[in-house]
Amino acid sequence: MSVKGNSVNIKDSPELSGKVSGKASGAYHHGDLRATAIAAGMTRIADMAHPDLGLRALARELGVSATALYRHFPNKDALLDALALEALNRLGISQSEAAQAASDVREGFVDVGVTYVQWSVENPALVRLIYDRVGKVDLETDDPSEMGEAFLQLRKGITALMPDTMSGEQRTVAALHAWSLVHGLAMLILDGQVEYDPQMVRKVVESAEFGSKNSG
Amino acid sequence: MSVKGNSVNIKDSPELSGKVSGKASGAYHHGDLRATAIAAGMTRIADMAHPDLGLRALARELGVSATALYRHFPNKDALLDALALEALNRLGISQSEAAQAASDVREGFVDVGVTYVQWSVENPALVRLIYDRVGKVDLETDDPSEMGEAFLQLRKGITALMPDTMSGEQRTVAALHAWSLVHGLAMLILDGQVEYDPQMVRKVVESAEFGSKNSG
DNA sequence: TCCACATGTTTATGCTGTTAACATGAGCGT
DNA sequence: ACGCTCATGTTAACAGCATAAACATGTGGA
Repeated sequence: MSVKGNSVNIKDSPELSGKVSGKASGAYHHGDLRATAIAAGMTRIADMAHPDLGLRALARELGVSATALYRHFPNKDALLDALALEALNRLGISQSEAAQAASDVREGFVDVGVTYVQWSVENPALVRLIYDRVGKVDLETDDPSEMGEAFLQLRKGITALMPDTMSGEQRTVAALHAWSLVHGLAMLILDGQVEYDPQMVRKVVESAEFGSKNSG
Repeated sequence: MSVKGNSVNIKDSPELSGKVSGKASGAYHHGDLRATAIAAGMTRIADMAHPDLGLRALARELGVSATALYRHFPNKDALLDALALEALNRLGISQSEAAQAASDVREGFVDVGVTYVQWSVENPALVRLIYDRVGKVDLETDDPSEMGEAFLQLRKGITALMPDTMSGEQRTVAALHAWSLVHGLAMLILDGQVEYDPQMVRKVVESAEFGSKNSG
C-alpha cells in the first residue's frame, strides 16, 4: 500500500492504537518507541509552519526521558531524517494518486502539479523538512539510499508526464521546468509571498505548455 | 546607488575601514556596533549553505560581549531581520543591474531570471534567510514596511518584464509563473536536487514563453 | 533458571538566547 | 570646566537545548 516499504506502519507495532502519549500501564519498556516517536513527531511537526522539533518536548509527550530516544536514533538529525523520509513517502502517495485519477496525459500533468502545490500548502513543515534534509544526507554517515530512491521516483514521475514527442534534452528541460514551477510556486505560497488561491495555482500550472499546446 | 535607502552603508560609520574584529584601541564603546554586527553577520552567513548565526559567536568575533548586541537589536530575530533586509537589497541590486544590461525585452526577461538563479546559487544562505524571514514579519511587532517595500519592488520588476500585449490577468499569471520558475529552480539547486549547470538554467528559463514565442 | 543485551533512567557537560544589575564614558546644559 | 544623564558596554545568572556517561531494569534465549 505504501509507495515503497518505507512508510512507518503504526499498526504493526503493539500497544499503540489511538493513544500516543504515555507508555503501557507502568511498563518499564515502552513497546515500540521508535515508531511512536516518529508518529508523534509527524503529527507534532504537521501543525507547524516551520519544522521545529525538540527532543525533550517530544520525549515529554511520549512520557519518556529525553535520552531514551538515543536508543533508537543516533542523534536528532537521524530522527529528522526518518521524519523526512516518512513525509516524502506521503507526498509520493499523494502524487501517484493524482496521476492515476487523471485520464488524459495533459490533464494528468496539470493535476499532478496542482496536487504538489496543494499538498505543500496543507503540509508546509513537511515539505520544508523534506527539502531541508535531503540536501544534507549525501556525505554524512547516514544511508542516503532510501531517501534517494523515493526522490528518484518523484523525478521519474514528473519526467513520465512529459509528452513523448520530445527529444531527450527537451524532456529534461521540460521536466525541470515543471518541477521548478510547482516547487517554486509552493515555496512562495508557504513563505507568504503569494496568497494561496487554488484557481490561480491551476492557471499558472496550465500556463506551462510543453509542446502539447494544441490539446487544450 | 542602493535600491532604496536601506542598504547598510558601512562607510558612513566611523573607525570601520577593513578590520571587522576588535574595537578601536581599548575603547569602552565600540563606535558603531550595529552596522559592524550586520556587516560581520553578512560575511559570516554568506559562506554557509544554511543561515546559522549564533549571537555569542558573532559577539566573540566582534570582540564584544554577547549581551552587547541587545543594545542594538531587541532579540536575535530582529538581527536576522536586519540581515535579511540587507540581503534582499543586494539581490535587488543584482536584479536591476541585469535588467539594465539587457537591450531586448525578451532577452531582458531571460537574463533577469538567470541572474536570479545565479545570485541564489552564489548566496545560498542569503536567499534562504530572505524567504525564511519575510514570511514571519507581518504579525509581529517588527516593522514590515521596509522588507515589504523591497519585496514589492522585486515583484514589480518581474511584472514589468511581461509583454504588454497581455491582459491584466494574463500578466499576473505570467509574472507568477516566471517568479515561481526561477525561484523553484534556484531552491532545487540549493537543496542539492538539481546540479547547477548555467547552460541548463538558461534553457529552462528560455523555455518559458509568455505570448512572445515568435521572438526566438 | 540465569545471563546477556536491548532499552529504559538519572546525572552531568557545554552550548544557546535572554534578563537583570552594574559600569563606563561621551555629550549636553549650566 | 563641572556634573548629570543616558546610550552603550560589562558580568552574572537562568532556563532550555542536544548529547554523553554511568547506572537500572526487565525480556528473551541458552
